[in-house]
Amino acid sequence: MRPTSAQVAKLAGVSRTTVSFVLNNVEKSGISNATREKVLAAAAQLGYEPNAAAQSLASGSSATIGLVLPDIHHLYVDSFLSRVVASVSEEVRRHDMKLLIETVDRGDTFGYQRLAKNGRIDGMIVVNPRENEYTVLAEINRDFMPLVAFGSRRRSQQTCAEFSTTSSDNFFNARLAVKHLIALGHKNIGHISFSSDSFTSVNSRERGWLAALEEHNLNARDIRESADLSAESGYHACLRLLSKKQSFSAIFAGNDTVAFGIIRALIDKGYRVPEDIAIVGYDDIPLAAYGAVPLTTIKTFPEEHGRMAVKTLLEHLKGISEPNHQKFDSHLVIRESCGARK
Amino acid sequence: MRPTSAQVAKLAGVSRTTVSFVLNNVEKSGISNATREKVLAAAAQLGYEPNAAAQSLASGSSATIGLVLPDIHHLYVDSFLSRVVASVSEEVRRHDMKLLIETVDRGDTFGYQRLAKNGRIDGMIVVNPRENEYTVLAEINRDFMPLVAFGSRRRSQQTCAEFSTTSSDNFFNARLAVKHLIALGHKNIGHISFSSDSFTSVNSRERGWLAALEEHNLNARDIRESADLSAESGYHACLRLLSKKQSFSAIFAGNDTVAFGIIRALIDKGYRVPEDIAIVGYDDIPLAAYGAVPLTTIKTFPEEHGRMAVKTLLEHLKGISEPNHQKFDSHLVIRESCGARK
DNA sequence: CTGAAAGCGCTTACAG
DNA sequence: CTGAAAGCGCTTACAG
Repeated sequence: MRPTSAQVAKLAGVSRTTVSFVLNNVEKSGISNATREKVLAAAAQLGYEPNAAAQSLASGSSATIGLVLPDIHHLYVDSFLSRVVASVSEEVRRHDMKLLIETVDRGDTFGYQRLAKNGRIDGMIVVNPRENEYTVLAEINRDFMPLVAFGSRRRSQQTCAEFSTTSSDNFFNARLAVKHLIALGHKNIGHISFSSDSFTSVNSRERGWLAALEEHNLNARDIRESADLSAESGYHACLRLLSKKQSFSAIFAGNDTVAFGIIRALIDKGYRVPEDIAIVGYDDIPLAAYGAVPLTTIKTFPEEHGRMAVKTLLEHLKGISEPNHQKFDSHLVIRESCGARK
Repeated sequence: MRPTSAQVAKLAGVSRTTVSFVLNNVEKSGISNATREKVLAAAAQLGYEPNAAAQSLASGSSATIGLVLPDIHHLYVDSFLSRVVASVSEEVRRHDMKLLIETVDRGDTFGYQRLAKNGRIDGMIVVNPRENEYTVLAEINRDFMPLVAFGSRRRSQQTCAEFSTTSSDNFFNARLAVKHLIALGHKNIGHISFSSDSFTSVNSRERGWLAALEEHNLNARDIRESADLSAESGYHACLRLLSKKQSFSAIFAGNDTVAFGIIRALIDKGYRVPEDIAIVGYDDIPLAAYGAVPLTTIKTFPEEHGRMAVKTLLEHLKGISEPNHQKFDSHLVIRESCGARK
C-alpha cells in the first residue's frame, strides 16, 4: 500500500542499502551525486515516507522522547504545566524528534519501567517527580535510557547525582517572597499550598515560607491551608483559613492560580487587597497582571526550563553521560497585591 | 539486553507463538490455563515488556493516536487547549493507547502526509483545522487513517461529510452572547477576536456577532479589533478600539483570556465594567469567575469534547467508517461583567 | 491445544 | 562507490 524502500530502490535502479544511505544522509557512504539525485527523485515521485516502526526496530532508536506528567489533572487548571508541554514540544520538534505524552499514576513503579522497556522512547523527561519515585528514576537512568527530572531537585545530594535535573530553587524563591512581605512589615503571614506536599516543589515552597518566618523569629506555623491547584480550591482554602479566626495580614500563595481564588475569597468577605491582607503568588502566569488585583509573584520561566530539559536530555542521548543539575533563576515581580506600591 | 519474547518462551517452555497469544489475550487460541500461568510467571520473572516497534511492524498498528495542534503557541497563553490536551491524553490512556503530540505548520500539507504515512499513529485528531487544510485532511481520512477534526465544522456540508468532526456551534453561541447584550439594551457592541480568522472557530464567532447585530438592525461593523490569544494582546486591542473614538457600550470578546486583558484596559482607562462598558467572553476558563469582574461568558466543555473526539476516532479504528458530526451544546453563564445582575 | 516458519520494512556490518 | 544478506522482535496464518 504505502510505498516501501524496496519500491524506491527499484524505481531508482539501486539497492535498498543505497536508498537508506541517501535518505539518512550517511556521510561515510560516499554515494555519488548522480545516484543521490535518482534516489531522491524516486522517493519524491512515490511520496515515500519511511516506516517508523521498521526504522526503530532495525536501528534500535525511536527518535521519540517521552514527557511524563505527574497527574494529568494539573493541565486542566494550571497554566504552568501547559507552558512546559508547549515548550518541550517545540524544542523536541526543532530537533526532528517526536513527543510522546505519558502519565504515570502516583507511585506506579511498574508504569515507569514499562515505559522504559517498551522501546517507544529513547529518553524521558519526568515533570515534578514525587519524593518516593527517585529510586525508580535512578534505576531507569542507569539501566535503560537517559532521564531528566524537571522541576525539582531533591535535598539529598547523593540521590540527586544519579540523574540530571533542571529546577528552579523553590525553597529559595518562596523564602524570598515571604521575606518581601516581612520587609513590608507583616508579622503574621499565612501560607496556602497549591497541592499535596508529596510533590517536591510544593514541599520546598512550604519549607521556604517557614524558613523565612524562622529567620525573623516569627511563628505562623498554624496559619496554613492546602489547596489543590485550582482557583476554586484556593477560594475555599482561604475561607477555611479565615474561619480559623487567627489573625494574619498576608498570605503567601503556593501558586498564582490559587492566589486568584484567595483574592476573590478575601474580596467576597469584605477584605481589601492589599490594604487589609497582602498576597504574594508564585509562577507569574500569563494572567497574573490581569486579575482583580495585579499580582505580586515569583516569576518562573517554564518555557526556558522546558527547552533546557530537552537539550540536556539530547546531550545524554548523544553520549554525554555525566548527570548535571541546571538551576533556573527566578525573581520577584512586584505589582499591587503585596502593597509595596501606592 | 531487555528480555525478548523468545526468552520468555524458553523459560516457560513454550513457543513464542504461545507467549504472544497469552500476552495479547487472543481469545480463539484456546491456551490452557496451566500454560497461561507458566507464561505469565515467566514474563513477570524476567520483567518482560514487548517491544513496541516490533509489535507495530508485525501487526501493522501502533496503538498510538496523534493529536495535531494548530500552533503550539496557543498552549502558552490560553487554557482551552491545555484542557483539550489533558482530556484527550486521559481518554487515550483509558483505552490503553499512547498519545503523540504533533504540530503542523500553517498549511504544511506535506507535514500532514508525512504524519499519516510514517506509521507512528493509527489515527489522528486535528484541533482547529484551518480553512485551507480540509482537502488534505479528507485525503488522509480516505487513503490512510481515520481522522477526527476537533472544534470546527465547515460550512460546506459536502466537504464536511468527508471526515468526522466534533464541534460546538461557534456561530450560534457567539450570536447568543451578543443577543444577550442586545437584550440588555446595548446598541453599539464591539468585537475583539482572539486570533486570525483563518481559524474556522475565530471566523464563526465573528460571523455570529455580526448576525446578531444584523437581526436587530444594528450596525457595529467597524467596532472591531483583533487580538492574538493572550490577555496582553486583548489589552492592546482594547486600547486601539478606544482610540478610535467610536462609541460603544459593550464588547463581545473572542475568548475569556482576551476578555481579561480588555477589562484591565478599560479599568486602567477609567471605565467601569459593566456600568460603563459591558463584556461577554467565550470559553468559561477556570479563572473566569476569579478576575477583576466575574466574567459572563459562553461555557464550553473542552474536556467532554476532547473525550468525544477520542471515542469517535476509536470507533473508526474499530471499523465504523461512516463520518459523523458531533455537536456540543454550550450555554451562557451569567456573572457580573455583562451587567445583567445588580 | 501448541509450534515452525514466514514476514512486517527498515539498518548495517560486510564483501567487493 | 554499491549490493546481498542477516537481523531487529514481534504477529499470524497454517499445519498438526
